[in-house]
Amino acid sequence: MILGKEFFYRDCLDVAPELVGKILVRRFDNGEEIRVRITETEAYRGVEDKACHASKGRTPRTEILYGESGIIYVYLCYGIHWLMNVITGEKEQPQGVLFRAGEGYNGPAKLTKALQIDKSFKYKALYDNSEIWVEDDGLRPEIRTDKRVGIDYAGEEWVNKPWRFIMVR
DNA sequence: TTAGTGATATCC
DNA sequence: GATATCACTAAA
Repeated sequence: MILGKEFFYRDCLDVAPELVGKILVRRFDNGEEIRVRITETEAYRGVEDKACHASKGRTPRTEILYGESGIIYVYLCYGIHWLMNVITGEKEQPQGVLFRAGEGYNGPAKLTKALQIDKSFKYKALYDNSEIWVEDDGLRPEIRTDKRVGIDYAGEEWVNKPWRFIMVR
């Protein structure tokens, strides 16, 4: 079953753990498909979340976070790495979920590299789309939560939020 | 532990 | 226009 728009139209703290264990499918121009089990996600929740890009205000860059749920937000990190997020929640509420790892791909940039995701995917939909989508194969994995990483600048209060979701098995 | 990399934001 | 920052990775 392919996840539809309504799946993403909820709070990121609901969406992020449910995305863990789902299958991310990428179809290339030549018809080839790559299927990757999502093993790790992180939630970024609104202007109050200092780790969320939108916390610094609405800018051309963060505009997308305020928009439609299920839209892909691709972000270039450290000049080298593309990180993939999906927008969740109500409109005007800037929140999203970062795809942090997939089976066989530990690390958000490795995932996007394997799937050949770059800035051209920004503003594309993660549902009802012939290039990339998420499928539910019925697996309900055991999930554990942990603190988010790589956001030391956000301050202890936000670093310590258990908003990272990891598949145990 | 450090270099590498470039888009963005925030200053002039 | 210039600079500082950054949700990372690979090599050592």
